Amino acid sequence: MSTDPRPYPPRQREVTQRREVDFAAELNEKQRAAATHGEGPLLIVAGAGTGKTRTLVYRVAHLIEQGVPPSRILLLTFTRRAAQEMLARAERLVGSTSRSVQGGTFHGTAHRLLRRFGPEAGLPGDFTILDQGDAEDLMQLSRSSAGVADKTKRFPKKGTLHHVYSRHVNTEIPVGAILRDEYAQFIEFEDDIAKVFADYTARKQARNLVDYDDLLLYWAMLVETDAARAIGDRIGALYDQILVDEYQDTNVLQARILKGMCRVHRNLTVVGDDAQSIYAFRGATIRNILDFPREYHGAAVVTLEENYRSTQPILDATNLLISRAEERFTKELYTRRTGGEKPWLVTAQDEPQQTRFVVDRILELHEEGTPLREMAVLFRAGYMSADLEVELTARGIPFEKWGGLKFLEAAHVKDVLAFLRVSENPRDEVSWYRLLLLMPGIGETTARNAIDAMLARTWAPEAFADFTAPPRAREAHGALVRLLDALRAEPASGDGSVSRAIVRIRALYDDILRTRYDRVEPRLADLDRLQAIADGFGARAEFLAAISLDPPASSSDLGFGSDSEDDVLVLSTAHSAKGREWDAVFLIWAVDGWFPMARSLGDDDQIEEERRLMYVAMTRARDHLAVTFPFNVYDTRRGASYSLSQLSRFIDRGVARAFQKVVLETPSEAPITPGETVTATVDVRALLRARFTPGGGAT
DNA sequence: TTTTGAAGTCTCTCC
DNA sequence: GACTTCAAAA
Repeated sequence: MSTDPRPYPPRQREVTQRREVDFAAELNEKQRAAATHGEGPLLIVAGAGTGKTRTLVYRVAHLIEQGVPPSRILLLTFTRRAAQEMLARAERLVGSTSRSVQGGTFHGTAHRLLRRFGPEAGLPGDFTILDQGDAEDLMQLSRSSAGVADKTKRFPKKGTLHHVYSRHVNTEIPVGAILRDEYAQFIEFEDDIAKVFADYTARKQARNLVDYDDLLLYWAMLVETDAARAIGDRIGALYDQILVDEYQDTNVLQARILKGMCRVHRNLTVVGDDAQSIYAFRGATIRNILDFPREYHGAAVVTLEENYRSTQPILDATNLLISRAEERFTKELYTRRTGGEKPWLVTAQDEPQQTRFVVDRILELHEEGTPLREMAVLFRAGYMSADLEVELTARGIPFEKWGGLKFLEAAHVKDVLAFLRVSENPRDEVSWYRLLLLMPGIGETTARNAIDAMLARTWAPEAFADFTAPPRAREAHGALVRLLDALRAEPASGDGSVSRAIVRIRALYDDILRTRYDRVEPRLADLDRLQAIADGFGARAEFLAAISLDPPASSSDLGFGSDSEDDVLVLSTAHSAKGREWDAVFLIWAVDGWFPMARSLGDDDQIEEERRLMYVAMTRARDHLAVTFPFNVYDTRRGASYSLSQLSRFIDRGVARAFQKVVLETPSEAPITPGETVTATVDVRALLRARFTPGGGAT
């Protein structure tokens, strides 16, 4: 794929030859029907592990064989990594010609199209992309300038405002209705909130800023409004075939985009599984996939039900789990992989014991020949793996973590990026504000004044240098002017230019970091990593866009330390595990209130989404699945005490019957005191053999 | 006006 | 535990 600086798996440089693809021999009947479908809309309903990716890959191969130029095929996936993998597999089928297939996420594709067609539609081509944190910061500016935040009453915070705004854009639900549903306490502020949103929108336009939602919104407008019809037709004419993966996780805006993209032809293939819809919190709606046959008349529908991934006992458990779901397409997955043992349901006494069990069992499987990279530990939220990470580090087991907080979201990394961003877009108010506040002697007022002064001069490059800073800010102002001048003198593209710019920034910034933050060393290391990433990019604008649209999800994505050949264990949130599979999967913290999370308990739809999420997590397993839950939870939030926990409500008596019970009865050693390194290793393996109760009944 | 420290709040999932 | 808000000191 042409857009990617760091492919996964490693790019094959040599030109590969096409071979004759034998669709009949390599696919089952349903898969073949889907892969070789002719013209017109196609819906593939594909249960977990039914060869969805395989089918899509073969469909791409088929289209190319049929003479569709690869560059006129658009493959939209949920992550860039997914697109890369599929295209790498397609290449093995039809040769290197498939490299020119266009692939990526909706947002990434929107970005590409907007850079190219935006200027004709009134959007300057050099816009800056706001990530979620930036968007919230800008919302904060709108919030304070609109003068609506009454001191006496609680007005929604920037994060809440942004959530409501984003939800409105992605779902097209009126703001008032969103407030009623989710934030009844803020209904009285509806008018003021509308004012803030108006300011936010105007501010983005005036500052040449584009948030994630705008990427989709502008794309939709380009392909469907009358004024842009000429451009819309040209964009639509770019592709002959459009394929969309994970369709159950698209929202109405994305459905509109696809509709517009298919104006000239109706060659749209969508693949999804309603049972795996887990992004409603982001505006995704299951209606897209359910209504597809009505929306696209004459659409062919193919359902894939034969599971090739998991053993029958694992499938029995997951089928039971999802059978409790409220609303779903009924499909019963089956497999010919009849062997294998029942999945384990492991009760640990407390978190340390859960951790030790997982690590010991992983080592045991490893000794038996399962590579670390064929195993994964999954959990509901990023922070839940903290204890496990400490233990893995102490035992010298290599791992990489997917999902959760990414280092690009860390304050100090965003600080450095702010300098680059004002160099790229002098109107980037969010970044100006951020970096001005960093400087000693400059606070909110001075920052505001400086920005207003630049605004009055229509953001002329010298405007900041001409700004008269108050005495206590003179020194900081002077240093900043010199740095920005130096950055401006540096070319914005060319080998190593971005990295050199970061070196300059750090000459000023590292000292600021040392005084402002604690735990300085790991933060400086993060900046080294940032520099290493920047080395892979030739142009500043390209670098800034790439890290907003496709932030590295793991240390291996950063291109150092480990490469993809390394044998490393994967720790992942359930969300980030979507679309992946492993020989052995451990799902930890199956505690009610943790999975499902307590927050979702008040809302039936949210509970259902949590259930599907657990389904996604468990269906990642091929041969071994262990679900663990600690019985006593040490709660630091409320008075630091132990409290009893309950098994996740999703594993009711019936579901539990599909598991074999393992109860770890030996209490863990004395509670771990802060600062103490965890090195203790209990022989859980011996314990397991002793305690093991095959085929046990309900809890 | 800025900085700093303390009390208070909210705790997620991701492009 | 990290971030926001608020109050007091510099």
